[in-house]
Amino acid sequence: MTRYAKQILELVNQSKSHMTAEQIYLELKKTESKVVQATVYNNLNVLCQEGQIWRLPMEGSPDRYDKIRKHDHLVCKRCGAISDITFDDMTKDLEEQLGEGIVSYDLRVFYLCPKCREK
Amino acid sequence: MTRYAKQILELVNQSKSHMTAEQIYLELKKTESKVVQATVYNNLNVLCQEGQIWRLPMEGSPDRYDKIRKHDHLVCKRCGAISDITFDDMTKDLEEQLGEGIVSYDLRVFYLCPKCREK
DNA sequence: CTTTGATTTAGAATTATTCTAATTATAATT
DNA sequence: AATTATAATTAGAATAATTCTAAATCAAAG
Repeated sequence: MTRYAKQILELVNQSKSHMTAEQIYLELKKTESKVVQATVYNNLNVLCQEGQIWRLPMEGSPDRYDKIRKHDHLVCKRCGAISDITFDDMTKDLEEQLGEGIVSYDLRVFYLCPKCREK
Repeated sequence: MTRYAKQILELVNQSKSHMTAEQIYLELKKTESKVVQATVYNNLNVLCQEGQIWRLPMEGSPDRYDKIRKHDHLVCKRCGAISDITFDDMTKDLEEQLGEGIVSYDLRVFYLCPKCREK
């Protein structure tokens, strides 16, 4: 586990927003002024492959990264704001229908956030 | 509803693969030789906004488009292959926790497809 | 130390997608 | 039908996110 990987993992784990690669890069740069975007992308990819963090591909905006899941996401269909929410874990139900071998799942619930609902 | 929009909607509705914009463009081009990618992107965006089709942002590959949902997706974590699967509809459960205002949801279950499991 | 292999860097390259402006088609109005 | 207005399409440039390549640096093992 390399120096940068460690810090990137920390950043993702600590943040409660859902950071983009760019945001992570900017944040990391505050302490590691020499770091470069490619390094952040490389490390994020490695961390995702290893299952240490979770990637959220988004509609029309850069991917976001999230701590390892035990929660779901509420996404505003209008402005794209994301918040965490926890529904009952579905792993068992899913396995009943599929047999073993489920790795994980991604549940996003789309709604209109309060701000957007006003309009 | 314009000429191209109609055909694009048809293509998405008929296909059981989950087509990318590029694939839709190539398919449409067979009958409409003058059509251009921007038109396909424009129309896909409009159709998505109107809720006539569904966009699936993917990890590291172009977005895919799908007929209006009444099904979920099974995604191979290794090769990315997508297949349809139907779990019980969760809308009611979700609304209980959230109140009204849910627009829709996107459930993807990650697993290792049979081919990838062999390795 | 020296060698070997992995990590990082810099910057070019690629890919998907959007934008801009000009053109064409469609619909609405005289 | 002719004219105007509105929307859709085209071509191609532009953008933005991400990946690639090659060289440079670092870290670990002998």
